Formats: sequence, structure tokens, C-alpha cells
Amino acid sequence: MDVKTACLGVLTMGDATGYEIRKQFEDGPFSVFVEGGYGSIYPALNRLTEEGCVTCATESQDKRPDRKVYSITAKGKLALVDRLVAMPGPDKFRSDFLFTLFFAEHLSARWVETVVDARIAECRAKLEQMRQCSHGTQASAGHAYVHDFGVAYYEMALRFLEENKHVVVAATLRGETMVAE
Amino acid sequence: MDVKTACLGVLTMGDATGYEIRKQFEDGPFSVFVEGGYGSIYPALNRLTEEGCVTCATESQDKRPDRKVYSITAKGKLALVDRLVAMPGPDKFRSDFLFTLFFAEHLSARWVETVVDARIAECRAKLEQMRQCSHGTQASAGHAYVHDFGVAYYEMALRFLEENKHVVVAATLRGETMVAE
DNA sequence: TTATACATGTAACTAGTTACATGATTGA
DNA sequence: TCAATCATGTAACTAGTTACATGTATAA
Repeated sequence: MDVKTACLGVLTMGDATGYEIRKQFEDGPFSVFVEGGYGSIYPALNRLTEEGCVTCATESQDKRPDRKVYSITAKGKLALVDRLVAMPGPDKFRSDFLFTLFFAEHLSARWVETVVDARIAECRAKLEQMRQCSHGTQASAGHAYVHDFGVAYYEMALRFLEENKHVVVAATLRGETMVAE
Repeated sequence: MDVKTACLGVLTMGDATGYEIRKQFEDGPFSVFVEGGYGSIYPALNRLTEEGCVTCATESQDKRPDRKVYSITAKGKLALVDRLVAMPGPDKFRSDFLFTLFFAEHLSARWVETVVDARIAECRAKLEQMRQCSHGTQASAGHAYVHDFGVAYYEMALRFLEENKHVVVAATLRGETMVAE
């Protein structure tokens, strides 16, 4: 979903600043299927304001930039719903990790092992983070559904990585390597 | 991985035209983790030619545009390897489907069911396609690894969708819907 | 004393998408 | 006769990334 629509989605759960929206994208339940940094969020919020999809209340603060708290409008809700009642397109998945492993035969066993181990560590960390995330919050069924999908994905990935590590590392021993590393 | 690098990857497996590269992106083993249409492939191939990473042999054909068969050069291989020996960044996953389901409570039960059923059908089709893909080909260990990851992913997704369908559909019955649909 | 959280934004750039333009051959 | 496959490409556009710019407060 484009960043503009994702911002509207966050704002249906309550008013927020650009800074807070980004946290949702990074750590919250949105992190599973949305990406976007300040460079895309702030411009998106400005465009949404121009379009009347959100309103902005500026709170002055001492010795800090003004907090700009955004709220979704009726028009904004309609814009969001327009996207929600259209059949969603296919998921987009890109993986430099898988691209690298695709060429395992051309790499050294040591490098492949390093890469796989790093990915295993990332999966473990992500699972840990997601499980803590679910502890505190009282999530709606939709939120829980998406969260559980994320957990299922990382559990599958972790299992796969662990079970197939030896196979792909062993495969590098045969065949000439394109790189000594 | 950017389209340029993905093209280099395809060309390590043999010479190909832009048209053939795109087929790899769509149906071949690359389809799991790479995307790109003609609009990005042809310009990428031109830039790679300028940079000396590929060479191009034009084959004239009757009543058809010339076939331009690209081959990777030594320099191209080095450029590819440069990417392969860098620690891959995190995977990028975006899902309009998950975004929609996140707001299940605001949608009608009928619509949520329609969307989930469509996704289940897509997963089944993709699994079918991937299993046929593996039948004919004699894949390397790297290719098989990536292929198996794709299969594991779609199997997990299919199981999840089927097991959780009733929960998320039932959840729409409570709570006011943003849309009658 | 050092890192993290708070808090905003722009400018330049990179990359990719969509729509357009062209048109024969082959199999169902 | 209709759809799919073969085969190339460009122009305009959309979207997103990266780096820069600024600065305080608080907890470890």
C-alpha cells in the first residue's frame, strides 16, 4: 500500500504525529507489510492535508520543534475505504538474501554460512520482538490476524533456514567458485 | 535486488533476450524474489551494455523485430559478484492483502470472505505452478534452495489462510462497519 | 559522556511503473 | 477468429530513498 494510504490507516486508530506514524511502520503491527521513512511520511502527510483527508493541529513546545498532530477526516476515511473495497493486488516480495543464495555454488562455503547465520539471527530477533509486541496490546481480530501471519512467516523462515543450512553450505564445496571471497 | 543486477544473474545461466529475461522474472525461479517488466528490463540492458557488463548480438529476423541476444562479460560477472559478497539487506515485503485484512472489522463479512477466497485460489495456483516448474528442470543446489523456500512460503500461507478464515470473517459481524460494501 | 528518543522537514536523486507504439505467427 | 506468443522499445509519470539540516532532554 502506498505511504499515503498507510498513514490514513494508522490514523484510524487514533491521532498521531509523523514521528509516531513512523514508529508504527517500524515496530508496530504495520511493520510486517508496510515500509516508509520520514522522507516519504512527511510529504505524504502534507499532501493528505492539502487534499482534506487529514487535519493538522500544531502544538507548540519549548525547545523542540512544534508537534503536528494529525487526525483523519470523513473524507480521509472514504479515501481509505476506497482502497479497502478494491481487490488487493499481489504481494510484493523482494529478497536480496534469496538472490544471493541462488548463486550459492559460485560463493565460498564460509561466506554462505555467514550470510545464513546472520539471517537466522535476524529472524530470531524479529520473532522475539513480535511476541513482545503482542503481550501488552489488546488487539482487534484484524490486527491479531496480521500479527499471527507475521509470526507464522518468521517461524517458517527460521525452520527453513536451520533445516537447509547444511545443504546449501555443502553445495558450495563442489563446483568452481566465482569468488575466493 | 535492482533490475540491472537481476538481469546479470539471469545471464550467468546463459545468453538471453530481454523478452526471455522477463519470462524468468515471471515464471522461472526468479519470480519468487524479483519483479520487473519490459519497462525496466530494456533500459537496464542498455545501461549494462554502455557499462560493458554485457554484450549484445543482434540477430535479424524476417517480419519480426531483431532479436537482441545479450551475454554477460567478465566485467559483468565482477559487478554481480560485488553484490553477492555484500551482506544482503533485509527483505522487502509489501502486502495490500494484509493491509486490507488489518481493517477487517470495518468491512462486511461477505467482502472479507471474497478477498480471502481469492487469495487462497492464488496460493493454490502458485504452488501448482512451482511444483511443475521443479519437475522438468535439473536445478543447482542454490536454485533448489530458493525454489523450496518459495514452496514452503506458499504452503505456510495457504495453511494460514484456510485455518484462520473463519476467525477473521466472524470478526466482521461484531462492530460497526465503515462500509456496507 | 554517549547514545537514544524526541521532532520536523527539504532537495536531489534513483528506480520503477504505466501507457503507448508496432505487428506477424501460431495454435486452439 | 481469437488469444497468446514472439519481440522491441520510449516517454511521462509516480514513488520512494538518501543525505542533509537542526537541536534538546533524558537515561544509562
